[in-house]
Amino acid sequence: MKDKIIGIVKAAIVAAHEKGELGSSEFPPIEIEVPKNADHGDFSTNAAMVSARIQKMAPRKIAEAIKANVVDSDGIISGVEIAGPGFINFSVEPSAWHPFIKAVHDRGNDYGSGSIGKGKKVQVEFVSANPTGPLHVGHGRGAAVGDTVARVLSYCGFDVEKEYYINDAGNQIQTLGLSVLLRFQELAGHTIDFPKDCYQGDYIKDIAGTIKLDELPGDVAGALSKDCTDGQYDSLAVEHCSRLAGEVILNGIRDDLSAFGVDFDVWFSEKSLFDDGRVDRSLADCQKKGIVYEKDGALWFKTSDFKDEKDRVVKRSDGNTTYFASDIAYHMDKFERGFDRVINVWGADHHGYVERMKAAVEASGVSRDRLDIILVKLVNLLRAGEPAAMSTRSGEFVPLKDVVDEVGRDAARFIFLTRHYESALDFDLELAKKKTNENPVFYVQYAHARVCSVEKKGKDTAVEVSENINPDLLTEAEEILLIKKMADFPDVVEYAAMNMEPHRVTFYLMELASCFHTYYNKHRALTDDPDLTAARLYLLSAVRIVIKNGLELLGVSAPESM
RNA sequence: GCGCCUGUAGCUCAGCUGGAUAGAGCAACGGACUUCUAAUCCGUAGGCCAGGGGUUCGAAUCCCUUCAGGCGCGCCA
Repeated sequence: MKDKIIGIVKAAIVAAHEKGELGSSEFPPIEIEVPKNADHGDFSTNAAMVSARIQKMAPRKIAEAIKANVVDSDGIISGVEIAGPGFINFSVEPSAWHPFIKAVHDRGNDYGSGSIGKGKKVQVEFVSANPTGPLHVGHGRGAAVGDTVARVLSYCGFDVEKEYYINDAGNQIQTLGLSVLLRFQELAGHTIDFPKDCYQGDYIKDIAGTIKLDELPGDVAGALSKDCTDGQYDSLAVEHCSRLAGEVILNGIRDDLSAFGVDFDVWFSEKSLFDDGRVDRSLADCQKKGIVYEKDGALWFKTSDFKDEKDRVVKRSDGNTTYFASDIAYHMDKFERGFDRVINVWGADHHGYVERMKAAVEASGVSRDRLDIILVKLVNLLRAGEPAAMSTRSGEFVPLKDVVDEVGRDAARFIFLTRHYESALDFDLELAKKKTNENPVFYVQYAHARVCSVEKKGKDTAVEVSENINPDLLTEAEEILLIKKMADFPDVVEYAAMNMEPHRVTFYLMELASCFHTYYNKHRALTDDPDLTAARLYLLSAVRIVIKNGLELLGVSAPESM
């Protein structure tokens, strides 16, 4: 519809120019928008205002010329008005909206999908929490955002791969293994002064508790039982514990995410970058390019040449590479894998890392625009308006699993997506469980269930619903509004994809649900008139399809009854 | 100290690629269930878009600045 209006406007400008009413047939990019105020018609364009400079005429004069040359060959326009400083407002015949109902039905599950992605390869990397403890609510938000961005992009025709980067290298894993070893020794009766910099959570004790010496090879068992109260740790024992803990925790993370409806295509191991020499290779590559240099016995990356505030160490003077070095190799690898675009979803506390990462990417010869970094702000967990008591179990954070167990996956995901990712989110556990209008999840799901309920009842009436209904029976203002809203859906999805803003879809669904609830309360679908009933059922089925498609993008279920 | 982000109704937030009278939900107040699910709907009220400057036909939106809050500034990960 929008495209049609744009075409009409452009044709009118050309026609006006040919008649000499306009000085030029050129036009700057013309915007057509749906006015906020319904009095301003269905569509509005600022074409006259933005053309003022080129045409060297007053905007209202230009608008007059355009208006006079509007040719409406399809007969969809019911009115053209000039208003304000030079807006041209178009009103569309209500009947012109009717074909959209059929369009929804025809495309079904694909209604709203598109092809602007042109099959371009995009990678979305998200969560990527260190496998040193269970996921907490903050990770949950990142998971919901990342997963939905991936779904939306995929729906728009991008070839999307979801990836989890496992930080299984470096000394945090050593520390993890040591933590488990010490807890194990504690359980074995040794008196241990548990270090502060070890992982404090009870899950460490749980893992230590699963170790059964008699099931292990002799040398490992021996190493584990060796007393290390003197601070002498057997590397074999630590290594065993590291591997064990890493596995257990990663499996837990996998399960938590799966229960949250998030599945990854690739689980990428940082350790693998070392094992096959990719870190060394990428460093050597950087040296060849002259973008690293030595100073004070360490190796530095010239990130400051690429807008970062200072240079960064990639290899410490003790010979160990930094996390940054792994990340450079990792990102090289991503682009070598052929992704046109790489999207990283990070916690906002990593924002200081953005510039250096982009610098590194640019320094290695890849345009920085191909790396997008979404910074997701923190989650404040509340219970009935008060800060929720921190879980004792994991120490500092409330585990994602606890939240999902308590409020359900649908509510959790939906609420995580009710805000722009850049604003801090208050997540109220009590509110998430409420089954009222305060809780937006139920509001939208309820709309879906209501449609299903009407459809079910409709089946008993023996009215035949098909695309052969008479759309002209749908003349109520609320019906036209609903159709217009549904017609918006593809644009909303596309906008959400291009701007990586999944909350657009969430807000859209709340609006659509609102249009539906209003209509539902005012007009009955099941009437004495079979033709009218059929037409309304056909309309409502379309609404159901759109809600379902939208919820699917958010990873939220669309229940048929509630 | 430097950097990034945020500041919109009593509360929680949309709107920000400049457009017309700044929108929702909650809370408040008043209404609607013999009728397809009231987990809903309708109405009323509520605003110096943090403050100040600038850019222009036009600013919540762009620029500068002040204030307030969050976060980050390691040869940690």
